[in-house]
Amino acid sequence: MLKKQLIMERALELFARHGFEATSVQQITEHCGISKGAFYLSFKSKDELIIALIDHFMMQITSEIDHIVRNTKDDEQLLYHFYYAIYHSFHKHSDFAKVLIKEQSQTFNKELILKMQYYDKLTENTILSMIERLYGEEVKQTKYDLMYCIKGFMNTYSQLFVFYNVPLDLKLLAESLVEKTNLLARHTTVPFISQELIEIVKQPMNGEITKEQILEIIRQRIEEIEEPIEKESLILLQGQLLEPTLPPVIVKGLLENIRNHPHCKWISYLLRRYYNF
Amino acid sequence: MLKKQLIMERALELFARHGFEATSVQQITEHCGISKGAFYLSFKSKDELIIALIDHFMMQITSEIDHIVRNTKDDEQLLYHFYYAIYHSFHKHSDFAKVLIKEQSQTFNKELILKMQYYDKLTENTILSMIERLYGEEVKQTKYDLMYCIKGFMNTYSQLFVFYNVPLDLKLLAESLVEKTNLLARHTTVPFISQELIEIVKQPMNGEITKEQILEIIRQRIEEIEEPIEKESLILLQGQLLEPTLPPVIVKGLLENIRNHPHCKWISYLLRRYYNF
DNA sequence: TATAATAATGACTACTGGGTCATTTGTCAA
DNA sequence: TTGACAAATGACCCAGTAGTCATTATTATA
Repeated sequence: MLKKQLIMERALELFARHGFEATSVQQITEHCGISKGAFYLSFKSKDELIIALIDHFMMQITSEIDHIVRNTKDDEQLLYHFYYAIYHSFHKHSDFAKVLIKEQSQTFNKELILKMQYYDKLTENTILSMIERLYGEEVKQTKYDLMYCIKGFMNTYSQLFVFYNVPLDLKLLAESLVEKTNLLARHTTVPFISQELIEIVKQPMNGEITKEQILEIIRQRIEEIEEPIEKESLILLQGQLLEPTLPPVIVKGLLENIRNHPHCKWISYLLRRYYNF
Repeated sequence: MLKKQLIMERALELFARHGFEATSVQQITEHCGISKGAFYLSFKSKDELIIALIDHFMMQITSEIDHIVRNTKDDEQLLYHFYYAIYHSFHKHSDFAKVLIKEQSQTFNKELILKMQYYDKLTENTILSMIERLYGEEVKQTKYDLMYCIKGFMNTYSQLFVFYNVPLDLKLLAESLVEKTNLLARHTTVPFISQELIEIVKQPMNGEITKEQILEIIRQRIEEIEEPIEKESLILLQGQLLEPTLPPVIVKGLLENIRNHPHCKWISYLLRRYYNF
C-alpha cells in the first residue's frame, strides 16, 4: 500500500512535467527507484495508475468543495469560501491541476472520460445548489448560465497558477470573483444556457453510486487506515449500512469523526448524500 | 501544393476525432489514399504538419477577429460583432477548434507552445484595444481583468459546440455575452489581474515579425494564388516593402484588394500592423 | 535453522510508430 | 521511341513502448 502511494506521488510529478502519454512506465519506475515488475505489482496497467490518481484527487477536491458549501452558514460568506476553497485546493494539488488541465478530456480511454464527466456533474450540482440558496427565485431563468460562468471563472483563473509560478493572493482572487458572480447573478437578463440546453447536453449520468460500491470503498479504507477513531467509526458505519440500527444523530456523529481524515473525505461525502444529510 | 492541402484537410479530421498523438502517419496516409512516402514529400515530419495546421487556422481566425474589431464603426455593435465573429469562426472550423481544445498546450514541442503564446498575445491585444475603445478611462484599473474574463467566456462557451453537436443560436450567445461583458466592465471594482501581474506573467514576446518574414510569406502567396487582382496587389506590396515609393493611400487600397482572399488575410493583417494603419 | 510464502527484479517479448530510401511508375521533350 | 527527370511507393529500419515471467532476494513462520 505504501509502494502504491510512492508510485502515485512520483508519477504525478512526471505527468505534470511531461504529460501522461509522454511519460513511460520505465521513467516512472526509475524516478521511484523500483523495478518495472514492482510497478505492475501495484497497478495492473498504466491506465489504472492515472485512474487511481484522478479518483484520489477528484474525490478530495469534490468532497471538500461540497463540504464547504454545505457547512458555511453565513450566506454573505458562502461564495467567498467557495472560491477560496477551490483555488486553495488547486494550489495545494498544483501538480494534479496541471495534469488535469494538460490532459483535459484528452483522448485517453472511455472509462476516464466518463469518470471526469461524473465528477464534473457533481461539481455542477454543488454550484447549482449554492446558486439556488444564494439567489433563489431571482435567478430562475439564468441559473444554468450563471453556473456555467462560475465554472468558466474556475477554469480560466486557475490556469494562472498552473502555468506560472507566481505567488497569487488567493483572498483577493476570491473576493474579485465574488463581486463578478454577484454582478452577473443580480443583473443578467439574457441567459444563454437554458434548462433545455442542459438537458440536451448532459449525458445520461452514469448511475448513482450503489450501497455495494460504498461498502467496497469502506472496506478498502478500513484496511489502510490506522487511526483508531476513524477506523472504528468506519466499522460502525459499515455495520449500519448492512443493517441499520443506529439513530441518525449517531450516524452523523460518526461521519463527523472521519470527515477530516484525508482518506475518508470521499466516503463521508458519499454517505452524506446517501443519508440525505 | 494540392497534395499538401489534401493531407491537411484529412489529417485534421483524424486529429479532431482521435487527437494528435493518437493518430499515426500511417492512418493519415490511408485516409488520404496516398503512400507514406508521399506524406514526407509534403511535410518533413508529423510535427511540421500540426504546425502548418495551427498556423493556417490561427492566422485566419486571428486576423478575422482583428479586422472585425478595427472595422466596426458603431461602438454599440462592436462587442456583439466580436463575439459573433469568434463563435462563427469556431463553428466554421469546428474540427480545428476540437484539436485546439483537446491538445491545449499539450506537451508537444517547444516551437508550438511559443507559437500558441504568440497567437494568444495577438488576441489579447485585440481584446484590450476593444476594451479601451469601448470603456476608456472607466476601466483603467480593471481592463486586464476584463480581458481575462472575455477570454474565459470565449473558452468556456466554445466547449459547447466543440463537444456537443447541438445547433446553437450564435446570435443569442453573442447577445448574452455582450450583456455579461458590459456588466463586468461597468461595475467591477475589485480587479484581480493587475497591470503588474500581466507584466510578470507574460513571457518576453518572441519578437515582432520582421520585414524579411513578411516578404517571405508574400513570396509564397504570390506563387500559390491565381486570381489576377490579388496576385498583382501582392506583387506591388512586395515592391513597396523592398523600396517604398507608393503613397499610403494606395498601399491601403492594395490591402483592401487582398483582404477578402482566404489566403491573404494574414498578410493583410501583418501589413496593417507594419504600416500602423 | 530450515522451509514456506511473499516481494522484487530486469531481461525479454510483442508490437507500434516515425522516418528512410532503393525501386517503380509516370511525364514529357527530343 | 528513347532517355532524363520528377513523383510516388511501401518494405524496411530502429527506437521506444507496455506488459510478462522465470529467477532471485527478503521476510515470516515453524
